Amino acid sequence: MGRAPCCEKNGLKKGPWTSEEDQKLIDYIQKHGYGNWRTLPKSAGLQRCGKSCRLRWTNYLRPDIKRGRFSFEEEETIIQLHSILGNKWSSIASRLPGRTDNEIKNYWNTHIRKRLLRMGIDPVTHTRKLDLSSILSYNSSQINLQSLLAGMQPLVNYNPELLRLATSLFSSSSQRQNPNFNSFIQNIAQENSLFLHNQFPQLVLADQIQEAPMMDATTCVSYPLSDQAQFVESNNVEQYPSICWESNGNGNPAATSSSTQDCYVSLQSYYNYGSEQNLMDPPISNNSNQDFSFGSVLSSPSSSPTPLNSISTYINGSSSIEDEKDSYGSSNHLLGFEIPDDLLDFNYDFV
DNA sequence: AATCCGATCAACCGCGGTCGC
DNA sequence: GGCGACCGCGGTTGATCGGAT
Repeated sequence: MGRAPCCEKNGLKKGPWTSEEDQKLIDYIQKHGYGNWRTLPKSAGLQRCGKSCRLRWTNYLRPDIKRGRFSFEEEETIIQLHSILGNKWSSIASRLPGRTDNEIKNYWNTHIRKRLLRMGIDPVTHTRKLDLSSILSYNSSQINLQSLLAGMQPLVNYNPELLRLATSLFSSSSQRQNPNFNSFIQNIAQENSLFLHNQFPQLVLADQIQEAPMMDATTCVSYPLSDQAQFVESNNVEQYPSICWESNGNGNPAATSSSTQDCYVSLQSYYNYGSEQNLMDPPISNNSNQDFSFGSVLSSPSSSPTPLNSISTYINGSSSIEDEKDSYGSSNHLLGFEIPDDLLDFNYDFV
């Protein structure tokens, strides 16, 4: 014997709510509170199902709902949380007081998502759309990997975005056989043993590098928060979690807790990101056709070779979207890490 | 003025997990 | 323990609006 039916479908009104209906719902909830959505419509004198009433209340009539345009800080928070949580709109909404999951979802789909797409950023993975293997196959055996990787290592340590890149690079079967690359990964492993232990358990636990699971730029960038993940709040200032990687039990990494914002990529970097040279363009050469710039290879948003505090790099300096300018044109949101100058200027020669 | 088209967002739909009977 | 309603969530739809033609 289950519960009694929620409501009769027949005879119940659908579609837009009238102001009279709104007032009935508000009056009833103010007087009796909410809790039993099943019986509420009848008690309130509404020809609606409980589900419709709950939706109307939680998404529109609730007194603590903040209406109007999203602020820059809210938008940045959405992007940051989405990069970790994915389409967990309710979880994201819980970090944005006064905003509903429905409102955030709509805003994402109508504004942020399109903007990221215009910038060539995959709104699902938050990475530049890029086929790394095709770049590495660009005569990759001749790249001076030792120099390249030595320069990358300080960047990669403790930076999830670049760890993703590193794991993407590592997924290239040709690179797995490269001793320089293996050495690079092992060095990172010492600094990021937890992450790599879960990404490549064989790699960290074994004395020698063994076959690592194939990952590509898509699969290695999704790190769902575990249920146990906790956000830290302090003095009303939200602190977003840094990412500590733990296994979720099925071989995939799962992020957990902690504090600091260091691991996040700022909106400014997204915008600089959008101004980058097309990564599929032929490599830029300074002195010969066998050089390529480091900046043109990195796929991570946090790896922009452009000065990150430079407003002049804002979407090629020619954004046609006024609200983008309004929101970001004068903002200088720094990355949680710095790219050494010598690395930005470094050219990697083929051997 | 009429029509078209894209953007927006409130509301609905369907699914999965939870919980009461 | 099983059934089935409830609840919350994410995806999708469709009405509406404003700008362009």
